[in-house]
Amino acid sequence: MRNREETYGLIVETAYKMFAENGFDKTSLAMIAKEVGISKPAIYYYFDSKEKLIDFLFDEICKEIMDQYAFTVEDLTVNNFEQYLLTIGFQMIEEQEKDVHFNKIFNEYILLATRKERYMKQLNKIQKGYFESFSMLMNHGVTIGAINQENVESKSNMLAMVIDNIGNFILTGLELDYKGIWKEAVKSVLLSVRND
Amino acid sequence: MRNREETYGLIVETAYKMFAENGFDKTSLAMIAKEVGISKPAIYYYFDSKEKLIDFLFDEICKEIMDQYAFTVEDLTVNNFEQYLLTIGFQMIEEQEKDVHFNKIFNEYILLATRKERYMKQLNKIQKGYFESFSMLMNHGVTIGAINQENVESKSNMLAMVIDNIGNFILTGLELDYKGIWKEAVKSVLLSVRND
DNA sequence: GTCTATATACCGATAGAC
DNA sequence: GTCTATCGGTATATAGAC
Repeated sequence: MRNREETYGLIVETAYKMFAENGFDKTSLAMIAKEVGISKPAIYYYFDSKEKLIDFLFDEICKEIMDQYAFTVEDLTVNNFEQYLLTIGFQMIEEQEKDVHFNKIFNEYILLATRKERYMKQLNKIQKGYFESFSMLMNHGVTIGAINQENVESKSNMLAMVIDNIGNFILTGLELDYKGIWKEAVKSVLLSVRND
Repeated sequence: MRNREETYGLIVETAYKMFAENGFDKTSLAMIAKEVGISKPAIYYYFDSKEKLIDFLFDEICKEIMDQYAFTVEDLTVNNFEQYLLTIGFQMIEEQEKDVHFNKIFNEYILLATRKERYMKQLNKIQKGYFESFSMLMNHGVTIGAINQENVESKSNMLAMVIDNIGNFILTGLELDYKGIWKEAVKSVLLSVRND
């Protein structure tokens, strides 16, 4: 027998995995209940509806993401700035290669967001935070003289888009030299010299 | 009254729109039939099953995509190479801003592909073609002296990833200076000079 | 808390008349 | 070609016993 917290946690964990694997619509509460080892109505003791369960997981995932991109700007100098950019990119790539579930379910939520305003608002907040984190990092790079200050915002956005999209292609199993791409993106930005 | 071709075309067109708007699972054949102005069984005269209809639309979309990135390499010189890169990027951005349906349904198919091998194979073929098109273009840029030949492949992949991901962010309604980002990406790649 | 049993609704798909 | 009627299956959700 399990206690309340254990069952609750197991439902959440199992729902997360199964939603990621099969999608929301193709995962019924009966399937989740069977996997957890309880009956379908037992889920309703913990969650008012399937939608509420999906909502809850969305909020959990959002929190997790926002915790993730808290870059440390201190201790960065012109000497270690490039290496730091490379390292955080490599870390993101490795995490995405390890945890396929995360990317899959997050893409499900992106599509859901296009049809549900509450999700879209939250998603946009995350996206803005993501771009702003990169922006802060790059502006710090300007301050310490690691990057040319011209079009910092666009450079920053470009880097953010590259690393974000690597996750999408990993999802489709396409095997590219992602670390090489990231390396090139970082170097292109750091060393770019404008002549116009 | 409509003839066979007209009804067929209307089913395809309506299914495309409704699948993009609501997703495959949340769009029933009854909904499509009602929108077209026929009964549900009438759809079965044209398509054996809902799955076959979804399959058909996937193939149509794949064809459309593959037609799209047939870059013309001829007539490119060191003087107009950068402008050409900018132009094709701007065109892609404008198309994605115009046709939201396309991006939405394509993302649905990407998720479907992670669960259906036939889709994934086709998707990977498209992705490879996409990256190869960029690669051809960039290698031509090297030949005419518009780009440094170092890490051309990674530079090419980077550009492809930037322009591809712009579509994803447009889908979420996030308003960024996408053309500025693309401009910066192109210039970074063209003017990058390595010092190691 | 968890169960069995069930209400209600909708789905994809088919039969068969016209 | 298109219809009405319907089948079989499954979904979410609830009632009520333990």
